[in-house]
Amino acid sequence: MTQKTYSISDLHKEFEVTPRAIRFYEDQGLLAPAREGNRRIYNERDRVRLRLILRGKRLGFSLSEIGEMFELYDSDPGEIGQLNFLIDKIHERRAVLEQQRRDIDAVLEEMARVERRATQAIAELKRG
Amino acid sequence: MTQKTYSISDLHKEFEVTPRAIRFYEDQGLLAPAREGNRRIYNERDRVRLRLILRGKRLGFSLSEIGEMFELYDSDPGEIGQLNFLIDKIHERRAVLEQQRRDIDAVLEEMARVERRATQAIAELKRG
DNA sequence: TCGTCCCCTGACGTTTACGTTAACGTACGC
DNA sequence: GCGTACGTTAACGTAAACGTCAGGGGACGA
Repeated sequence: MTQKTYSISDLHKEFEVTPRAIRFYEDQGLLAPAREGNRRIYNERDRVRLRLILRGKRLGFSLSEIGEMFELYDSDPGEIGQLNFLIDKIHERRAVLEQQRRDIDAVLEEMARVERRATQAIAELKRG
Repeated sequence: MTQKTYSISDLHKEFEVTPRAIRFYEDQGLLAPAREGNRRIYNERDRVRLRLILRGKRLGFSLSEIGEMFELYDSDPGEIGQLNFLIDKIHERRAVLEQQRRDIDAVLEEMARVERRATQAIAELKRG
């Protein structure tokens, strides 16, 4: 049984995100930590959620999009309709992510070209 | 000599971005189309720029970051200092992009897992 | 000449994702 | 008992990236 808990400043330090931001995510329904008095107590699941939020943000997803994914993931997969809906959503997201990967590869290639040229130019300047 | 030009609505249709947005990018110094009277006339280079802007946006870069990249790319690489600065910037960007790729791979794997489970669940529901 | 496009320039409004400040509670060490 | 550290809510402020009018101009076919 994993009993480890975290304060808001623990997470703040670990993930380099301000307490304000963490509270904001809770406001938006993305986190729901326990309370001790009125202090927030985060458990391992909350911590994983926060990690997912930040990962989603790095990929340019909005908080509401991230929330939608959480809802899908959490939703009771009782009926086939729900499951098919989930699969559809997964396909949507996958399309976006694969586009992003193509974009990344294009930019990386371009940067490699520019870097080669710059390195050559430096070499020539040093020689000349 | 490539003489092809485009109106704002040509680009609007091709890239599925509103004229307002295109004008806004110009406001921010990311585009500088020619004018005919006061109508904007975009050439091939402008069109490529717009493509790069949208690619950058899909990767979550801000317009000012995109502008910074343009400046670097356009800047006269006269001196070694400039060139080294350029290379440093490229390394920065590359770090971000590679982090994004790791994020994408993590999310894609997770989505594949969820999809497999969902597909199995559907199969079982149909059998049961 | 009229209606219909396509285009233009302001300029104010909106959403997202927090930052910032204020005002306060609580526990701990001395 | 007092400062310090850490936490809380509430509320206003802000930067980015446009959306959305309002008002107007030039061209063109019927």
